[in-house]
Amino acid sequence: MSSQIVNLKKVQNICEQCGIYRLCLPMGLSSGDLDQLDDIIKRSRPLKKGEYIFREDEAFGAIYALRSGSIKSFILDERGDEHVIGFKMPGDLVGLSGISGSHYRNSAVALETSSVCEIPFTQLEELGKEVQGLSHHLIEIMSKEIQEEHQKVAMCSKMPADARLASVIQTLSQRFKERGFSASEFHLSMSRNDIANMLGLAVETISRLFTQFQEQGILSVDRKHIRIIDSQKLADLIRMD
Amino acid sequence: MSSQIVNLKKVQNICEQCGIYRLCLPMGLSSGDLDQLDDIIKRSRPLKKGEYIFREDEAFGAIYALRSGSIKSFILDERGDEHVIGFKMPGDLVGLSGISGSHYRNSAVALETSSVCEIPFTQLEELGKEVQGLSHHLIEIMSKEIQEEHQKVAMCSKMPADARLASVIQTLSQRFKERGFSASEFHLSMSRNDIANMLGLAVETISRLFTQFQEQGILSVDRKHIRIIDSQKLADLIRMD
DNA sequence: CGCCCTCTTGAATTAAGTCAAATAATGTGG
DNA sequence: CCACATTATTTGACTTAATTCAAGAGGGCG
Repeated sequence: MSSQIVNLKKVQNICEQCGIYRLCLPMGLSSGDLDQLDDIIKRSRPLKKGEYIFREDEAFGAIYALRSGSIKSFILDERGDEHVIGFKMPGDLVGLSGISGSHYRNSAVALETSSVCEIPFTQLEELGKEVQGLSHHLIEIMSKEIQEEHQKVAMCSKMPADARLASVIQTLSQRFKERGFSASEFHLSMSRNDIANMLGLAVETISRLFTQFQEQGILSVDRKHIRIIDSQKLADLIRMD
Repeated sequence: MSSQIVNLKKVQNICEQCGIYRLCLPMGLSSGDLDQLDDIIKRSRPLKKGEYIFREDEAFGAIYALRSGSIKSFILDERGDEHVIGFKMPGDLVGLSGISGSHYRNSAVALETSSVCEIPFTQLEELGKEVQGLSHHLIEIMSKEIQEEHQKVAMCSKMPADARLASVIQTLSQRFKERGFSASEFHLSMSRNDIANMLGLAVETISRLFTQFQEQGILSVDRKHIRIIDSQKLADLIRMD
């Protein structure tokens, strides 16, 4: 049956089926090149909330593309305390910091039911020699990550608490939008604690700020459901003293 | 004369002459491959203190390897305020965040008389297709930078002021050591202001901490000359509450 | 249904910032 | 090379943003 052939073709090009492949590593590859990339990518069963994609100090073998759900990335200090680096959304790659050295330099855990594509790194590099633009694209993604981390360093250390939280909300909003979701209304998959930790603030401060933002008519907050009421005020918070 | 031929060969392999090429992009390349890399690298006249290597939003064209001196990397916010990202030492690459997008995403300015190698990026990528390992090495360097930025984010947001400064001093010490300089005694090329800015602290706090570290017998501080008296205490500061 | 964990809220405390001012370096033009 | 202007650093006194401690409320999961 011709429908079978079509399906077979479809199965080969899972990336093209994937709603967010334009944000992901396959971006910019031709259909033929996608086939080759498809071949080396392993799709795993969905991860449940709390399951690890990889742990710090584990042997590095692959980078992972998040297909659905969300991931928390963090490192541990000498005392075993968690330091949240950031939250990943579909299309994002995790594990990039493990390429240098032979071990992952952070842990990645699912914040909700999530699925990832495993991209064995050695094979990816091999493929990079053949497929025009693949290495370049990986380098671009890494460049962007460096840039985003720079922003984070600058933001995190010098802004007051309210501006930091506003910035997190705004960034999440933008990222949801890029992925075709509502920019004004979304669900936080991470806990207040995770947000506080990432921003270097106390949980209580985050809690108070959510209340305050609500009183000021900036947000509507119901548990983990956020609605941005006044995005201008939100933006102003980030820019002002 | 044979000495002329030898000199000619030497001129071609400036990288091999460079004291820090093992920390830099050429690391791991064969002598022949180095020749090719040498060919595309432009060495410019030394930069004076305060001169820019590149500015934020300028068109991106090349990454730069610092050969001597030191560089401050920073971004500007909407109000035009500077946010120091970090300080670069010989062998470090700058401009990597400009690869994504076609503009530099930060500025880089010489903190003292410095010299850099300009590595046109398009040519570097071309060469990467021929020279085995070059792309991989660039990716490794970027991976390491991502990892270091993660450390910085974790550090910067959650440690008390004294631990942050201790961490900066310790990191500088390590980096001097890697470059063959004394780990225990060195010169700060950056101002107190730059350090404060990078750490998200007030200049006054940095000043007070230097005084305090001296009183506690951890450091000897004379203007910009630092001597680490008790590296154990310094390390303890970073790990303790 | 009830326990546990997350979140919220209030009150007291503190680390770090701001403001102010003196002192020390650095640079500039004559 | 000196005198003056400018900028960087230090120090003290006071203020404040955010933390810590304590306690209660709410939700979700077994």
